[in-house]
Parts: sequence; structure tokens; C-alpha cells
Amino acid sequence: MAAGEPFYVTTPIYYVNDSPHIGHAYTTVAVDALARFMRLDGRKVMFLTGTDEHGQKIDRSARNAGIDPQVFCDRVSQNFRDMNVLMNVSNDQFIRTTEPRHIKASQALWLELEKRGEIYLDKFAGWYSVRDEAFYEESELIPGKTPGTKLAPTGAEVEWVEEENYFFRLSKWREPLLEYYKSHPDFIAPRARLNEIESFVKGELRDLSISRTSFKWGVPVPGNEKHVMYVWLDALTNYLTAVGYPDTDAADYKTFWPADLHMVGKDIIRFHCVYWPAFLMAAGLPVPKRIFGHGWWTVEGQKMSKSLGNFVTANDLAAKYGVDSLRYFMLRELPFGSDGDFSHRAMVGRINSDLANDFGNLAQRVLSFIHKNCDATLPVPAAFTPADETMLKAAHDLLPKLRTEFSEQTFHRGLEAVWAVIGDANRYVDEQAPWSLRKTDPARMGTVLYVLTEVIRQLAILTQPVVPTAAAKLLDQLCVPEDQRDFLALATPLKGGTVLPKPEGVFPRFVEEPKP
RNA sequence: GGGCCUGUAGUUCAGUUGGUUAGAACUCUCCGCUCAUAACGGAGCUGUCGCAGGUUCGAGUCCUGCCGGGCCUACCA
Repeated sequence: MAAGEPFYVTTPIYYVNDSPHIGHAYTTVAVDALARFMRLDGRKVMFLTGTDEHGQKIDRSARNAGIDPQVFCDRVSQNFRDMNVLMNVSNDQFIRTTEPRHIKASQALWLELEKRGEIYLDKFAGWYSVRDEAFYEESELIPGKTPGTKLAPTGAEVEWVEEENYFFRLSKWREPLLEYYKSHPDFIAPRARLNEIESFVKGELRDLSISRTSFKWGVPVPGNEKHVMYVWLDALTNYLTAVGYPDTDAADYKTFWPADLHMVGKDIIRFHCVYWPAFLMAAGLPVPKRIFGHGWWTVEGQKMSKSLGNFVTANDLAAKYGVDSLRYFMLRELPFGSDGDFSHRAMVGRINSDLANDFGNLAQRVLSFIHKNCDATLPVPAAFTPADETMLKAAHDLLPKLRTEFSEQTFHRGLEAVWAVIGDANRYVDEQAPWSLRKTDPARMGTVLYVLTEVIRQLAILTQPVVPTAAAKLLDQLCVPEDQRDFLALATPLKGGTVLPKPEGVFPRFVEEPKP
């Protein structure tokens, strides 16, 4: 991949009806790790996240709280910004769908679709769920608790709605979508999601209702102010807004569109893999390169829900386990894309085994040895032995491997590869036994310590995307200047003779609170 | 009803186009080391690879049926 090549990656915009929980943190952290990786690899990155602030649900929530919807959105949107700061997220932009630039972009996209004959006005009637933002067939409904009421299959309340709606000619895009999936086999990931989407599109694709008249909290439809735009049309457009649309001559638009990756939870892949590319094709705009639908976390084996009261916020977890540990856990614990379980036991296992014992202790045992036995000075190496070369090569071979894994979002495999080298390094310490060499061959001891320190430097540089704070501390301890921490710097080895500060552990063990 | 995915050591998972004694990590046991965050290294233990058939010289790996788990989607009421 050429240096300076653009990389545009997004999280979904989060619906401000929720407060940030582990699921939001998960998506954002994955994208953050990817964005950091690409920046370190010399790519020109645009990392976008933000909040989705329109729709009837929000309107009602605000009204229930007795406040203006905009005030409500301001308040809740701030929670997501706070989460980003807390989780050490390096987003380049934070977009809100209530911003003027976004309203402008959404209306421009609407007008473009209208101009191309992709939108028509029709009468629509059906059972509508405010919570799900969706219409249901009569046959799908289940009886509610009180006689006469009906519920959606999701358990949400539905109401009979009759209104005049604008429709998008989705049905027309069935074939082009199927062709696009076929010619872009990496468009939908993981693979299993592609099958789902394909079978959905192969069925009957109905035209999509894309406006509402029953409430006002949304982007007004240009030319017909009785209507506001369907929230998903409004929401998806955020990815264009952020790069300057409708100004297709804008520098950011030209650089970054189409997006390289939209990372989303598996619940919203249909909107991203069907509606979004259809809107774009219909508007004559390029389609994003890839949609990744990741899985869900359960908590201690149970589905997370408000009613069960096991709702885990990002704040709680970060406070309890630490931000780096949490980030590492989320990306390492399960194959990225699959569902997984978040348990205290598994979390502590990762912290203590992988971070503290393997990586943290490797750095500590080496650096502290240098501190005590080499006047705190990094030794100048003599000629390398085959064992040294093997050790160094293992570290050098990581970057190409990580490039592959990160570009496919198989973060767990990338981390596994890094930890394999950490294991090699721990073995190398034992085999070389610098504590014995200290008495028999101090020069050789120096070379061994140098090799280890150099390997630790590489490991620290490579783990920055996942554990940015700890990796930075480690690089500080190696006296690596701030501008020597990108992947290009991997090729420039440490210079012997540097005086190193007294080392401190960067990954503390998690110690259980004694039971009272 | 149709479709997709899935069921492998106590746990979480790998197992490439079917090929010699089924692997890793964590846990556990023993041994070694003593630089280090009671950390590191080595060895070992545990499996009828969901069940039953079939194809094959040979199947965890392909086919059929059944059982269990998850998901998408349709329809009748």
C-alpha cells in the first residue's frame, strides 16, 4: 500500500436515545485501532464517528423529559464524545445529524434522487413501530397484553399509520445490487453476512418509504415541508456529509469518497449493505468499498438488556479494568465478527496472562536487568548469532502479517501473531540466560539485552493501535522520540549507548478485591 | 416453510483442496530457572472430533438423515 494513500473509515452514528455501553465502545474501539494502525502505516486517515439525532423516538423521549429535542440531543450526544475521550479514541471528526452541513447534504442527496426520477409520492398505510422505525405486515403482528393492541415481532408497540409518503424505487436496484455483491466479494464481511444479505435481496425488494408526516423532528423534505426524511436516509448520508457532500469538488470528498470501510453492528447491516448502496447508485455516486458487520457481546453469558439490569457501560468497564486492557480484550478475546461473551473471569485472564505476565513482564525483566547491571545504559551489540537473527526476524515479520490481518479486520489473529513473538522473546531470555552471561561473557550479555530491547521496541510500536497508552509508556522508557514511533521507524534499530530511565511496569496485574 | 451458520480436550477456539500417532491458549500436575509484575521456560494429563448411516484404500474434513444451538427470511392462522 503506497504511503499517503487515503483511508476513510467510519463507525455508525449512534442513536442518542441510548447511553454509551459496551457495544458502542466495541465498534468505536475496533475502528480506532484500525485508524491508528493505518496512520502509523503512513496512510492518510479520515476516521468519522458521531450521533444520529433525528426521528420520532428522540422527539418523544425529549418530550417525555419535558425538554426541547435539540437540548435533549446536545445532552446525550455529549455522552458519546465523553466515551471517545475515555476510551482514548482518535476520531478525526464527530458528526451530528442536526448540524446545518448535514441537513444541507441530506437535502441535496434527496434532490439528486428526485431529479433522477428515483423518488415518487404515494399513499401508504400500515402498522408502524416507533421504536423499530419500521412498518410491519398485519400477519407479523402478535397480540399485545391489553386486548385490542398489537405488537411487532420485536415486542415493540405498533400503531396504525396512514399517510402520504415519498418512496424510493428500491425494487429497481435489485439486479445492480446483486451484481455488485458478485463483483465485489469483499464488500460484505464476514462472509456469513453476505449470504444473509444476498438471500434478502434475492427475495422481493419493495420500494422503500422514505418520508414521514406524523412528526417534525427530522430533515425537512425539500419542496414539501409537511414531510421529514426517513431517519435512515438522513442517517446514512452522514458518511457523505463529513467529506463535504454536496460539494463533490471538496478536497476531502475527492480524497476520501468512497469510504474504505463502514464498521457496523450486525443489526444494521441491511441498511448499510442494501439501502445505502442503492441510494448511492441511484444518485450516481460511488459505493463504499466494504461493510463489516461485527457481532454482539453477552455479559456473563446473558444478553445485555435494560430490563435484566445487566447493562454494562463503557465507563464502568474502563474504571474497573483500565482502558488499554479493555481495548485489548475486546479485540483479542473473540474472532472479530462473531458474537462473544464478556465475563469478568475471561477479562482478568487476558489482563494477567497476556498483558501482565507475557508482555509487561517481558519488558520489565529486560529493562530492569539493564538498569541494574549495565549502568542503566543500553549496551552496544557485538555480532549477532543465528539465535539473535531468528529473534529479530520474528519481530520484523510481524508488520506484513499485521497489515493483512488489519485490512481484513481479523484483529484477533493479528494480536495472536504479536503474542507469538512475545512468547519467542520470553523463551529467548531463558535460553540466553543473561544472568549467567553476566559472569562468563559480559559482551555477549550486552548483545542479548540489546536484541531483546530492540524486539520490545518493535512490539511496542506495533501494539500502539490497540494499547496506545501502555505502548507509549514503553516507548518512553526506551527513549524513543515521538517522531520515531511509526511503522517506518521499525526499520531503524535502537542505538546502543543510550541511558534508559528506571523501568516501571506498564501492564499491572488485576488483583481481586478481597471478599469482605 | 425456505435459507444460512454452528456443534472438536474442563473452558475458549484452530484444523488448509479428505491422507501417517487431532492441535493452540487458559486451567491443573510435575520439573527447571532466578533477570522479572508470586512472573518466565520445559514436560505431562484430559477428547468415541453432536448421533446414525453412506462414499472412499483412507473422513473432524465429502454425502444423507436425525438431535441440539444461533441467525436471516416467508407464509398460514
